[in-house]
Amino acid sequence: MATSTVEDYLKRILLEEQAGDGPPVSPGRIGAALSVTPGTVTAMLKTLAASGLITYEPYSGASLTEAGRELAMHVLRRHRLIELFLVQVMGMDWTEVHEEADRLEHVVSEGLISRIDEMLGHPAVDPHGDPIPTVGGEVEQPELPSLVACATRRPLRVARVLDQDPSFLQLVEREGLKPGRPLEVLSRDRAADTVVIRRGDGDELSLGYRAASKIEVEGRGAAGGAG
Amino acid sequence: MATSTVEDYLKRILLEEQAGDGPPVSPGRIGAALSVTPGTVTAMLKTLAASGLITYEPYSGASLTEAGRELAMHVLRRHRLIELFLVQVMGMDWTEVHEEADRLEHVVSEGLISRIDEMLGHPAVDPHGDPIPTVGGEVEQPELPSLVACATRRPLRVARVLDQDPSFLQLVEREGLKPGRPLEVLSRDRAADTVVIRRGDGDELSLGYRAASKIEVEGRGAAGGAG
DNA sequence: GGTAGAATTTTGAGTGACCAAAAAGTATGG
DNA sequence: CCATACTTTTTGGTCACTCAAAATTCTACC
Repeated sequence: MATSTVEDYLKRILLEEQAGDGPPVSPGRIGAALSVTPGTVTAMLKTLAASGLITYEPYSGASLTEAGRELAMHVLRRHRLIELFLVQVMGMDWTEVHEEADRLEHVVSEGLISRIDEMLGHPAVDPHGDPIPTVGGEVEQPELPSLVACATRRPLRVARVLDQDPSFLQLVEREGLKPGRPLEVLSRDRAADTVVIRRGDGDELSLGYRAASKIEVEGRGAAGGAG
Repeated sequence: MATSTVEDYLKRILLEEQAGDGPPVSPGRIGAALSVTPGTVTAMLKTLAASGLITYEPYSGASLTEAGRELAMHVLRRHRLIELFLVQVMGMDWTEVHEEADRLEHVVSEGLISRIDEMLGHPAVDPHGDPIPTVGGEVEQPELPSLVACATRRPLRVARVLDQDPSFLQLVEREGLKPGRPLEVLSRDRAADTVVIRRGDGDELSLGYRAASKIEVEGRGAAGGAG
């Protein structure tokens, strides 16, 4: 059985593969995300490679093997189902659920996870709008535009928030930009580093590019979105 | 912060203090319960003593200090609340909930536990009838008689089942002896090693002393019991 | 009261995970 | 194309936890 640490590294590599420009994932990114020193990452990558969970090219980085990807997907599935469960069933604050899920994801049994999945009605996305991998270890990656890349002056809806930091999530909550909320991009000014949006209530709000790029949206036309 | 291993040792020592003849708890009992070798126990007892969580007398055993008892009580509280939660909210089988709780008890936050406690209505006992320690780390130890020590031919009710082994619990389930069920002891025969009881449905059943001693009962007169 | 057998402690060793600091490799700008 | 900065790897060491086997201590019985 994989240790919690191994699961953490694999999950991290998977997320970096998805977020960045694909594999290989550099030791630096992994170390920064997991708060461990460079030497520790190198050592761990070697043992992961020896276990056949990644391929590792020195001075380049890590790429998940099929076995590693499958394991990572299962961890990610558990994580996201747990997050949604904590919010929907336990009534916890969605801005604070991430840490709890980070610990629980390593210890909940397959049986408990499938009960949670059932109880939630086999949901497609977690409270941040992140897609939940299937039991088979597949996940849809919808390629949504962020607030800095989407069309302006079109009816949109927040689909996903790409940050787990509580203080950012609290801002999102406070400003009414949780997944599902309607909005519209009014204008952008690259030089001034601002994106101006109008929310459902008609209020206008200005965000910096850095923040705006972490909020992904989808059209609010025909297709129905996540509840 | 205490590691999972430390929490396991402390919980074990607490349970042995409660079940056996009080402190000190011998290394042998601890090692058997945790499935580790004698040398490992000795080493761990020394480090627990160095941390001020137990007092340790060589060739005698371990006794919890106030700090150790408090920590152990919190672990036990988490364990039992989680067991009840898994049965009542998640609909899991009470005979199989122990292992899951043994892992979860080390990672759930205080916040989540208090939500669970609230959701369950601040319950007094878990599915096995084991009392749940309070937030303050106190627990009532009611001193109930088992089927081998209680009065015969009196209306009784199962109050507690002192074994977490799934196969024993399945027997208990199958024979209708879960906590709360009514019964009556008809006779005992020490030589034949049998205890004959009559259940609520009128059926008679014979148990060995070993099994009978693991089922604790309370009177079924005036006082109301656990649901 | 001495001795066999059981329990406990000691000793030596290994694994997994980590860090700090030195060494080596890679990338970039002039 | 070379020096400097950055990244990565190597090296040496620590800590928590564990085991096997040898040495020690305790217990109980004769």
